[in-house]
Amino acid sequence: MGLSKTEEFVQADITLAKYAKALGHPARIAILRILLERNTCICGDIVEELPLSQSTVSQHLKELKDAGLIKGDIEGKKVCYCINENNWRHAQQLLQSMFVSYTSCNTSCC
Amino acid sequence: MGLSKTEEFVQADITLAKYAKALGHPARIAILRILLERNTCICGDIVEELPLSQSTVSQHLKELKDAGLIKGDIEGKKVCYCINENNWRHAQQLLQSMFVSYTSCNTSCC
DNA sequence: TTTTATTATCGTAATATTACGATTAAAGTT
DNA sequence: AACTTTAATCGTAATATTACGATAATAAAA
Repeated sequence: MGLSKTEEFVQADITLAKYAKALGHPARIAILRILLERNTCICGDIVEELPLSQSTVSQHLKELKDAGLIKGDIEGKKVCYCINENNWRHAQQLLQSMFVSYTSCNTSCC
Repeated sequence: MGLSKTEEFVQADITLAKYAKALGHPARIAILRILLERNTCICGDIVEELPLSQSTVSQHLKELKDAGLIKGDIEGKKVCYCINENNWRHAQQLLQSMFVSYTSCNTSCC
């Protein structure tokens, strides 16, 4: 359904899940790659690179912005997008520390 | 809606998004933490640690399994869960390489 | 064999997500 | 001022997700 119950979980897990959820769609990964590819802000031009309508891309951009992974500032007639450095590093660190905490299973049942 | 259109994106992005999506809920992060905490398989006991019903937890487990992040083998009366080592490392590598590809924005518009 | 324990699945309701076209909003351009 | 460009938002339909209780399925235990 989309009931949340997130209040029952620890904050770090909620934050990590929020970042991961934002990464959980190919279009948003593609948007991030465009932003990453050139290490500069992108003012427009994102819609043309994706097989989606302008409104849909705008919606995906909003989700990335809401999750904190990107920033978007108005720059005249266009809007200027780029990675949100602080949160990007934060997400990286949270994910990394979870992934790194894995050590091979020492039982053989799986 | 949940229209997909994933066929229009590159495979690596689709795979990465699939892993990220599975990580996109606090309950599933919590489940993974339980599996990571003890470096052994868990036969049962996962439901008791979460503030969710058995059926809901089972559903989350299924999603983690479908995404490939965990394995679950039948072990007598219980089911034995653990991290899927190969895919775990694959997800880690895909995420890591995306995050690492970021270098600070050299323009000042954002 | 009946009972018990454990997990998956079904049915379902509520909410969220994804996608689009149409419209709006805001700032340049003519 | 009227027009154009760019991006957000609205309205919407279709599908997915999340949650639960109830039921099924399976295997161990009695």
